[in-house]
Amino acid sequence: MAGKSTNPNFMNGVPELLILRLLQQQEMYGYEIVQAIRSQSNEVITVGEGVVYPVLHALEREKALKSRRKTINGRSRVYYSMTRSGSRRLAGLCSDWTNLAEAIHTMLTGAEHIEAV
Amino acid sequence: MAGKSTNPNFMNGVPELLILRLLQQQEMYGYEIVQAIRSQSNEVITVGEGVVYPVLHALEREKALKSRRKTINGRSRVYYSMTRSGSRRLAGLCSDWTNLAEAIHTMLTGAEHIEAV
DNA sequence: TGCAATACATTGAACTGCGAGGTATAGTGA
DNA sequence: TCACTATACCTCGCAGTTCAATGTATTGCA
Repeated sequence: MAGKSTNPNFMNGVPELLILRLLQQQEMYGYEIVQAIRSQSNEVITVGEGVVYPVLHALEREKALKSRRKTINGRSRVYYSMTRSGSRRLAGLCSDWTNLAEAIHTMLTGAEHIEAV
Repeated sequence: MAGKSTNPNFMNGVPELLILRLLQQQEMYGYEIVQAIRSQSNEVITVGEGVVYPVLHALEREKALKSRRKTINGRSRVYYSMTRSGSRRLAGLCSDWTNLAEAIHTMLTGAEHIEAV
């Protein structure tokens, strides 16, 4: 994950990162995730269902998540939880993100040092 | 720029952000920007010329940048510098980025608080 | 002469993320 | 009972970015 030619398309995959992070804490279902991201980010980040569901399906396909159906009040939900593989994936994405954010932060704030050509 | 329906496509526009930031400090030319981003980010971020030039052209078209040709050692360079409009644009992107990064950071680190349903 | 570095630029493909739309059930109020 | 909203799932096509690859031309060096 650190040996690609350049950047893996920069910050793509933030929804995936957030979803994995939420599922690390507790089992959740799609609709719930959409609202959790919105509320936990103080309305700063909003991902639609059109983003969340495809990501969940892809992660399950890659065995980073596993799902089980539960019916509650006659309402069927698909609960997702993390696998060990998903946990590893989260750790990787998390460190990628941190590196990137730090690099950008440095470029934005530091650098009153101009140059010494 | 802060009143879109949801997220302005998340973090798209990071190259633009970095380019504007560099040009805020000093006049630069395309090839130089490519290398400055790479070195100032400690090799964490690499943007190719295929990213930088289109961004420069677009920003100039929108009057966020202005350019002038200089020939040095028989080598022609196009130097870009920021306009007042570009400065405002940078301020906006910068604050957008900061909000986003903070929100993500909070979701990644905070939240041992699980829930209280 | 040949090669690498500099310096500009464009193009096509690939990938995300997004909004819009579609289905179905449960609860609420008229 | 009916209509409306909220819940809960899902898919499709568009739009916008980024990337690698490629092309041109010049300079300096061996």
